[in-house]
Amino acid sequence: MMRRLPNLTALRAFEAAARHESLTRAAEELNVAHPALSRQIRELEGWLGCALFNRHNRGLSLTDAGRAYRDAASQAFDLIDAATALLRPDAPAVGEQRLTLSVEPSFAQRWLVPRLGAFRALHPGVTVIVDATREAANFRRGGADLGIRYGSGPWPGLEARKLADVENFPVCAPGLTPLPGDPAGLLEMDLLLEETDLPWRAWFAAAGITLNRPLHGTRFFDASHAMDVAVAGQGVALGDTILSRDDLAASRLIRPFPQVAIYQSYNLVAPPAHFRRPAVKAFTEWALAAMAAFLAG
Amino acid sequence: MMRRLPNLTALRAFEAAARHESLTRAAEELNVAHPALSRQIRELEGWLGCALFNRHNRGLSLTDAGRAYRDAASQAFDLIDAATALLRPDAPAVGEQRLTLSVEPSFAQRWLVPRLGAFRALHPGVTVIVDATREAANFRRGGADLGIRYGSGPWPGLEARKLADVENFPVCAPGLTPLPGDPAGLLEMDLLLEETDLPWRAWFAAAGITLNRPLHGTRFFDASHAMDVAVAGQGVALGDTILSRDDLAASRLIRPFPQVAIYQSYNLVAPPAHFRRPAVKAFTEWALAAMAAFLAG
DNA sequence: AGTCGCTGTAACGGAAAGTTACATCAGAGA
DNA sequence: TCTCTGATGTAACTTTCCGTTACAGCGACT
Repeated sequence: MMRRLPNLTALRAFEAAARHESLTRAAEELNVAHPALSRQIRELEGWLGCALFNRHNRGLSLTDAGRAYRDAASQAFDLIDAATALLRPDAPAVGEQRLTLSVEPSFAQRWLVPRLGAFRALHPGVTVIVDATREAANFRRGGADLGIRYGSGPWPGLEARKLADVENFPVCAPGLTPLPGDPAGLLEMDLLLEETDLPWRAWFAAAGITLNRPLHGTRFFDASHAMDVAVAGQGVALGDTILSRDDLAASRLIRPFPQVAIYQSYNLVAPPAHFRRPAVKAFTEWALAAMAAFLAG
Repeated sequence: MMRRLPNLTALRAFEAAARHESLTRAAEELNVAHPALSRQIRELEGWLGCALFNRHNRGLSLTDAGRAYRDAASQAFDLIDAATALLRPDAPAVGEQRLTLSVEPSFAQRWLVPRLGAFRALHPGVTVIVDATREAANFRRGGADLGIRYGSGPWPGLEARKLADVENFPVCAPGLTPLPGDPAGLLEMDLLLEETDLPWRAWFAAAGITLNRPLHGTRFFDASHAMDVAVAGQGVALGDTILSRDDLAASRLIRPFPQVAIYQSYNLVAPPAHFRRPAVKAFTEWALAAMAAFLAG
């Protein structure tokens, strides 16, 4: 039985593109970038010696040959799909995979980790690894799949999807004495700094205060620790809408100068290709929804 | 439409192996080496999570799951094959390809080229390029697909398929004067040498004559030229069963010492993988048949 | 007109498939 | 029983090809 079959990867690309009559949507379905499909299909047409699509500058349409070929291909793939489903009926939508997240420790501890259970329930096949070391994530093979970064970018070479806009502002325990009277008064108090004092300096700038000396205070490697210390009444930390939310709601912290804040955002960042990985796709979708729920609730 | 399809290359490997219940024969059909299939199938089984074959040390047999899967896959590929045949109905068995042959000039001129027309008629899609330079063939990409070599090997790293056994013996024009009386008499005559005198030395050794001096004579870069000169009555050349056959049959040449000959063979040689290329396969098959017909006729 | 959305092209990098060489094993046959 | 044959499995290397990014081009819709 001598068969003359086309390149089957190309055929699959064609079938998806034909079904959607769109390279972009087919690429989405197959989790690849569209030029991959563009070339596969061009080579398939070359091999067959006839055009399968009419190209319009916005979208594709099938030729008669293409329609016939798609029908056969779809049927064939349906057969394979069905037979495959019989042999591995219980395969989850996102299969056995690892998902390595590179997250700042504070965000990991205060927002992400408490909610990871929900994600894992949704996608039991995915093993989540939270890398909360402070080293910049390495997104190469063997490194992180996805990062969550605070700031406003840009992150060169990486695609960023905004997870949440946040305000950044001072927080302290309600019983802190003395309570700072105005932003300038903070300069006289114990400030709880992170690894750098840049966030605080940015906030002072927003408050209209020019600093001509380094800031004093205690430094923490983890913004979350700084806030714990603030809750304990040991000083003023820089919190944000997300990290401080529970403490503010429970009145363990207050926001002494609600009118002054700087604006940043949390972002999901990774090389563009990573966002096409099923596990990353699933996580991104879940995280955006979970964050929306969190902000709304 | 979200499908869960296996690796289609692996599926094709599996389907062929299942149809033949043999890796070896499937590899033959698909023009690949068997370990490629072995691994593809193993990975397919791993992905599916169930065995498709029972391995016996001599041959394979399908499991129940394998049988069901093969049925679906065969049907699917039949569909694709049929649809493909409709779009390119006239594709020759061996498509538009080049076939570069590295051949010794004498064999090319006296045997191969006169018969190439028959091959090209059989496989019109194949463009044959005869490289009759005397440089050793380079079988890397861009070099020769297949070589025809005289000798007895081995050719390290190359696979050899014997095209014909030949005898190697002196030939001269029937009217040559004086005709050599015995092998030793040749030493007094004009010998027509090839690039080296090694073949003649080998023949003298077979005749029981030890040479303690270099051979004298005219050297040709092409054994075929030496034989042309022999036909013209200008000396004795070393011929062989194939190269000299027509001249012997037409009595343009005679074989003065029919009892003494050395034995060599013409071989098709190439890296093993080349023999799986459709054009090489087709040529090999044709050449063996053509040679058998030549030797018989 | 300008922007947006989609497809095409090119060059590069890396994963996946194939290759060779060798090991292994069982059965056939002397 | 021992070798020989014919099959598959394993391992390391190489090459192909597939996908990626970055960018261009072209209509259609504001």
